[in-house]
Amino acid sequence: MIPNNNNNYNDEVANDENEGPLKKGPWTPDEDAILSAYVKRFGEGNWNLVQRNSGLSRCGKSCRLRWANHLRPNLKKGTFSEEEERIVVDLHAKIGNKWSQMATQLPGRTDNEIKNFWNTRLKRCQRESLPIYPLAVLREAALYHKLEQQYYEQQTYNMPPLSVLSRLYPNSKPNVSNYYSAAAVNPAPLQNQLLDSGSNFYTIPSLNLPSPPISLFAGSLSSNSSDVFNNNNQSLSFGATAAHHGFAAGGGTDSLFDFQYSGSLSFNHGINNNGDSMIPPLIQSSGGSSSQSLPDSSLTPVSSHNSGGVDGFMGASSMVSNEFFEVAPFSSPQGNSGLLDAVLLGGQSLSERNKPRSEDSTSAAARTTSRKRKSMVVEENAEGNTSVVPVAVESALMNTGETSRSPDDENIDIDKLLDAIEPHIFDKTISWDEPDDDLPSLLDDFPLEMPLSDWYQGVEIQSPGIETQPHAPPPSGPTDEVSMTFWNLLEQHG
DNA sequence: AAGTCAAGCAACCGCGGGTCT
DNA sequence: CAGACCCGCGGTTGCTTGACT
Repeated sequence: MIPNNNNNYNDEVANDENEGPLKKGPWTPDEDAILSAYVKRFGEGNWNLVQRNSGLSRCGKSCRLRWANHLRPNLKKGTFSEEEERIVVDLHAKIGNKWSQMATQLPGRTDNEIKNFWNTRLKRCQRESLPIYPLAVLREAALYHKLEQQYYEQQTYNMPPLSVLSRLYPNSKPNVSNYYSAAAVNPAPLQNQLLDSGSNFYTIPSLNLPSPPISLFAGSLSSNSSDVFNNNNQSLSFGATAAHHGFAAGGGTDSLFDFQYSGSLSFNHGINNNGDSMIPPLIQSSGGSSSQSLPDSSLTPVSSHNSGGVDGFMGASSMVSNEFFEVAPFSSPQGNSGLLDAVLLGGQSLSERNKPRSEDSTSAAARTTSRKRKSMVVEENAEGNTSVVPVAVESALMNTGETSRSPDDENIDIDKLLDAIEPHIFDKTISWDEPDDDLPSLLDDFPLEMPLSDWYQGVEIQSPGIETQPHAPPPSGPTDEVSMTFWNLLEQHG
């Protein structure tokens, strides 16, 4: 593009630092040369110093943008290849408008370039009534979002990210489906029981049953445990995980089984033992002709978070083969999506259900982030096997005085509870030295081909969002019920 | 040839998180 | 601890270009 110095972009903005007015608008070759020379000499960063040190009448922001999008080396220009387009579409179906994240998967492409490419492509698709996402991508993304949703609804966000698991278990490559699937869902009648990493049930002694609707991790994993889904003893399995209805006040503060898991366990996994997908059929909106329904209410995310995608992200209806389909989106209020967002929103919604309305939601999200990162300890045993164990919260719980509240009690001060608990957790735990958002590694582990399976249709999947009688007294044989659910699944699909 | 319109692209803007002072 | 500063991100704007009438 030939720079035009006569457009109104080129307004000069007063600079109050006596360094002359700041120029706006298209960059000239001379300016590019000055900026390139500057970066070559001083390196990237400190963009606001560019103006002072080079005489360039551009603000730091403008310099950074110009360098990042046009001047830095190894930039790939020109039209997107088919492979690049495939990657963009695939990523967008999963993570929405996370342009910078996409850029990390497309060497030489900038976030701005990808964004422009997507917007152009989106308009073209809409103009020509073409599907924004290929059906295969839609299905794959549907599974992705289902797992993502399970991930947060089960409150398993206290588990380490897959990248950490990979490090802990270098000989195994955690499968994202099994990673999620092994998490227990929808606790209800199981009391005094924990399912360990070897699928064994343990009885927790000395129960004290608080029941605030709070979720804490209560699981374990070990490197020599067997994976109950694929019998691969190099893989991981998780025992009891989320506790929707309270946590244990067990014995010692460092005991592995200090948590009480008050709920039934069912296993809700995206991939069956044959490797077939459990992706639900697409649901057709009112605009369509045939009727399909979702067998699993859990596929419908929290409604208040479904702002939909203004940009054609899966939250919005999209054209597929001339019919409108909706698939389970998980979209943040900003219209984006991603594992981190899901985690944050999950924690946020959890907190917001129990907090005064006056609290700023961002603080809840921030606290959730913190909680997510800090509620496990990693131990290494004598054999060098690493296990992740929950930390005790009993004493913290006791300190709150919230030990006998009903989960439906709207007056529970959940924040007070969490605030009391968290310091105790933090004292004993480590932070994962991984970035919060390990989506790239997640995507690396994500299977690319996810054929739909008829087998899925007949399987009842409990919604983790629907809690089964939290106040009901535990059945006499909770273990049996859990085992039945679990082993029936194994028998049916194994 | 001139006008119109849409696509593509570059750049700006506001905002938020992190760091520094 | 608060404010300033830096940086990056995503949304938006507006210019250029080329196709079409």
